[in-house]
Amino acid sequence: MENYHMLFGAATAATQPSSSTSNSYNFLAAGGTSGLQLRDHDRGRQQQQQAGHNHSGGPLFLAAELSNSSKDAGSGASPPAAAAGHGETSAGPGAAEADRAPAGKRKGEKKERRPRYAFQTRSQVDILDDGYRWRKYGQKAVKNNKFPRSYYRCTHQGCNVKKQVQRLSRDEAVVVTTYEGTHTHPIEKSNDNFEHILTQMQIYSGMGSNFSSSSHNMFH
DNA sequence: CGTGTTTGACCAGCGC
DNA sequence: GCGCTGGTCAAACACG
Repeated sequence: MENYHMLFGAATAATQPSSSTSNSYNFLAAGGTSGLQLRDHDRGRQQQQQAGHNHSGGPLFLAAELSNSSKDAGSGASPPAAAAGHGETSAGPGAAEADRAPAGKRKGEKKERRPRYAFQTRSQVDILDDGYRWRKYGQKAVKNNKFPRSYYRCTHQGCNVKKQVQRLSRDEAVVVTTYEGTHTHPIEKSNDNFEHILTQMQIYSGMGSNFSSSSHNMFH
């Protein structure tokens, strides 16, 4: 279960990128940590200049693996225990009400951080149709960003993959999507465009922590 | 009626 | 220790 190397485990590599005509995606590999800033650093301009090329064709994708450095993950990551606990239906007979905290938060679990992957898309819509079903469970206004961050969870039973969607205040055409966890079920509906992306994403995530070197392979 | 969204409150981690 | 911020819960609500 700790196999979080691949973001979209169920992304069947059936689609051959070669035949796909939707080559309007640009993949950029951001080196590890805060290259892709989800916080309040202004260094994101560098990437936004790339985005500023504004090829009117398609969305621009910028993939990054968020490193779990203690600081960032500490404030950014949530206690996985809560997610895991609620991943299953709460109707379980063993769900003792005495066990749950009044506020529903569970503590005492060790903090185990899952790798998270983020990529930027230049798109009009916030939600990319990646083939999975997501249920929104929260929305929060974050600092230094006039757009709220939305929290989604995969609705598939037992699949506790989460994603965050946030639009950049600096460039409101850019949407940052952060995935956390791995789907434990096949994709629900095919999406050729996105499967193309997923294929690339697997290449990224499969490399572990540094995937900036093979980015030359991406652009075709 | 089932499913998904909205929204205010709560909680934990971190910095000061 | 306190306040801030991000992440999550869950009841109410909306929609097909």
